[in-house]
Amino acid sequence: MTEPRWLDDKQARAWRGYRRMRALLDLQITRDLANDSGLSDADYDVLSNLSETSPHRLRLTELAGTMLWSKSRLSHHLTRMQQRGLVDREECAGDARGSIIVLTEAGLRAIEEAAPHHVASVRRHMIDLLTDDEIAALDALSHRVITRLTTPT
Amino acid sequence: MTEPRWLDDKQARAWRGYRRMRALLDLQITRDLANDSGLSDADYDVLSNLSETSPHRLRLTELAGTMLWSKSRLSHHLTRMQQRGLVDREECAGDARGSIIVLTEAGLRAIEEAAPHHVASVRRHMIDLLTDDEIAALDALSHRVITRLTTPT
DNA sequence: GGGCGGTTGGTGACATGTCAACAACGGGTA
DNA sequence: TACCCGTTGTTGACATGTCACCAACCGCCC
Repeated sequence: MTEPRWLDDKQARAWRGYRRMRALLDLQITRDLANDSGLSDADYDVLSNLSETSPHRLRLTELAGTMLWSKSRLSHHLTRMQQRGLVDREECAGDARGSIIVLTEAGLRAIEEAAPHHVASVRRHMIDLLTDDEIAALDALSHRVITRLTTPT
Repeated sequence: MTEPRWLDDKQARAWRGYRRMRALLDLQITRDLANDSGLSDADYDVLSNLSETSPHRLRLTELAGTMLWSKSRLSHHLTRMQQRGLVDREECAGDARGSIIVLTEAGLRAIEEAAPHHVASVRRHMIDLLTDDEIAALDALSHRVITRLTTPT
């Protein structure tokens, strides 16, 4: 390997800042979510994704793809959420392998009660601290990074 | 609770973008790190923090504080890293409870070999995709969020 | 129809993180 | 000195995530 191009001061500060913000924000939002609603980040993500679909149901593979989770991880987690009554599994008409994940009544109530607290938490710890320009910059840069990471070379 | 202040379109886009970038970036950088150096994120963080101290050693509590890890988590992880010869534990002169974490020769070699690849990975997937203004914005906003989260009300 | 490669979701073994409890110790105080 | 209270690091039980593997299934081709 040739001489590595180390980060300059500004880049290093930004990268470390990003990493630290990421860690602290995660801890705080996870804590808020647990206190306010008794849900984990993972629970919230699953419920949120399900509640945003038309008939509140999704194929496991599709849900896993959207969430960037492995099918294995999702299957394990769903088993636990199913035991708590937040989701259910249905057979898939037309594909006997398939499993359709359904948001239950209790699951819907859970996400609807959690959402306002969660938004408040996100605002308090992040969004409301940013200027309009910063929101725009964050949006632009994050989508550029996403595009790069999801576009085959 | 009064009517929640939902995020507007721009805010929601930025928030979702941030979350997705965070997830994708994590996956990719973890993958690169494993492929290039056989280290996990956690390994790299521990080694990195240790290598940046003067005599390559830190009290467990101090290291845990810096990394925002629980002492328990760190202790468990150090046990595993110690078995791989990357770190070692020394008794603390002056405080018989204390445990001092030391970077071993092998640990130092590991981080020195990993660092160039890691920087390249960080550049490729994030830093080099950003304009100077975006770097500055990311730095500013992240440190504002950090300050808010680390300043007692 | 029968076979074949790829897909789907689940499972068990294992790696990792969380949480509560604990023994051992430090440092102030009377 | 003896006590008390907080700190330190470890541990075990448990929750969660990863990985390799598998049976069942799909769609396609012959």
